[in-house]
Amino acid sequence: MKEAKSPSAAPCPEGGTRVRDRIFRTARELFYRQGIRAVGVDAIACGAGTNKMSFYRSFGSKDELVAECLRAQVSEFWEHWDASIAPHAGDPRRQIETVFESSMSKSCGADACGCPLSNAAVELREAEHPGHQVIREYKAEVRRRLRALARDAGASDAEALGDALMLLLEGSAMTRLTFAGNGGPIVNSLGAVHTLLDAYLPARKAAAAAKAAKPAKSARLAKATS
Amino acid sequence: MKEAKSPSAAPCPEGGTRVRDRIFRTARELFYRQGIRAVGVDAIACGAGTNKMSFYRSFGSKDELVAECLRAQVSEFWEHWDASIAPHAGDPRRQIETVFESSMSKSCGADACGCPLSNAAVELREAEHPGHQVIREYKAEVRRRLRALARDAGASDAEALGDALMLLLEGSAMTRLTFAGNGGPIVNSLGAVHTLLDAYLPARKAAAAAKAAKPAKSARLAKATS
DNA sequence: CGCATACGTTACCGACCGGTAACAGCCGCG
DNA sequence: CGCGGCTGTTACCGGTCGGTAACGTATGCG
Repeated sequence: MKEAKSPSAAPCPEGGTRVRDRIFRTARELFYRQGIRAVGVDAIACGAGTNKMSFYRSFGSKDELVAECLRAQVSEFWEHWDASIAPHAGDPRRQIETVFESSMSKSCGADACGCPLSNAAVELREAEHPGHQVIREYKAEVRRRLRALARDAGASDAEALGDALMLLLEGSAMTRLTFAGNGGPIVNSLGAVHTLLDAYLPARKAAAAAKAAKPAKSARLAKATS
Repeated sequence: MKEAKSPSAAPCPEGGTRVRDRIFRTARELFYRQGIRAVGVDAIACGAGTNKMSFYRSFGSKDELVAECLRAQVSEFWEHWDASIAPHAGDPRRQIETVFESSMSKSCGADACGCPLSNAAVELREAEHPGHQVIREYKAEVRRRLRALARDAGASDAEALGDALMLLLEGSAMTRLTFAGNGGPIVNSLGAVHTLLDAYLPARKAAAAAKAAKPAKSARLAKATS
């Protein structure tokens, strides 16, 4: 609830030897790895090297902690999003590819467990949960940004392309939970993105002037897995 | 565990006034609507009009019930899958479209909550859960069948097309949970399927377009490739 | 020094969890 | 009739859940 402000105005550095920060990091990790409902506050406090009482001195309730973890995840994602598209300003197609690779590397990496926001959407079905709105707003913004990128890239149907990209993104994160390692359908998700881009975007790219479907996979995949 | 066979050889009709069947139906509904971990055996028994003791007379444990619900869901899905592609034998492209529409209508309909198997994959993270293997096998089979259909349709890269279709399918089910009603990205998922099919399949769409009055969206590729 | 912040510790609460024991009634069927 | 399945009912178990009270202590700072 209340923000614990140090009286000496210590600006709360990122390292965070403070109990609250340790609890926060531990909670995010446990929620992500084992699921939100599967982790109790006792396990969080114990994992953070403290006890339940210190937990409730820093957070009003478990639901509030969950919502705050989700908000932190959203901020982190947007940071990575902005950082990934910044070097390719003026090249929307490259931005789409980059943002897709960036998102995939976060949610579909070797030790990843999918998208923490999507997973939370499955676990938190009650509409009144404080984390529910965080998830909805985040997903709506993802959709909005993908559509905007598709429009900037000159897509023949920006809404359709943006939505298709979002479906691929969500599907990649989801299949990551079921298929072990990197052997699942995500090995072909970047190829699908390129195919969609080739289909919806004007063929202004001289390098990709070849046929849309066939040769795209092997070349792009080699680049992606490197 | 053991199949309760009526001594009078009543063949256990589908209606199921039996307690076990009522519990089973109630459990599937509650698990799907509210999530597996969010529903206790008390709520299931009470929702089925009975009590917890009768629950444990029919099912060994909650985890076993969960696994059995997932198995029933898998069987039901394959039934619909087979029934949906049967009328279009010999037209693999139409089969892909139909199976996609069928799956979407089950998991992304007005009152749907996504794919129950995918949702269970998020909720049941422990690998030793009896339902875990059911989910993995089902998803692996979905992938295998989609790739087979892509190969039958003569895709230039059957694995890539099949995987891309699967990602769209999973993404559609997942976004259904976050975006209310039919306003989410799933409105464009069928369009994405058609775009992918047009990109990966040989251009034999003249005959299909003439016969199928269904999609008005497959004309988009003409604009994209021109 | 005294005071406040931050944290650890122990014990506790009511509620619910999954799961069980014991008993009583109903009903079909020999 | 009596027997055996199926069901309803009540009570109970140990454990865990989210959450709280009370007390002790270390540190920092005026």
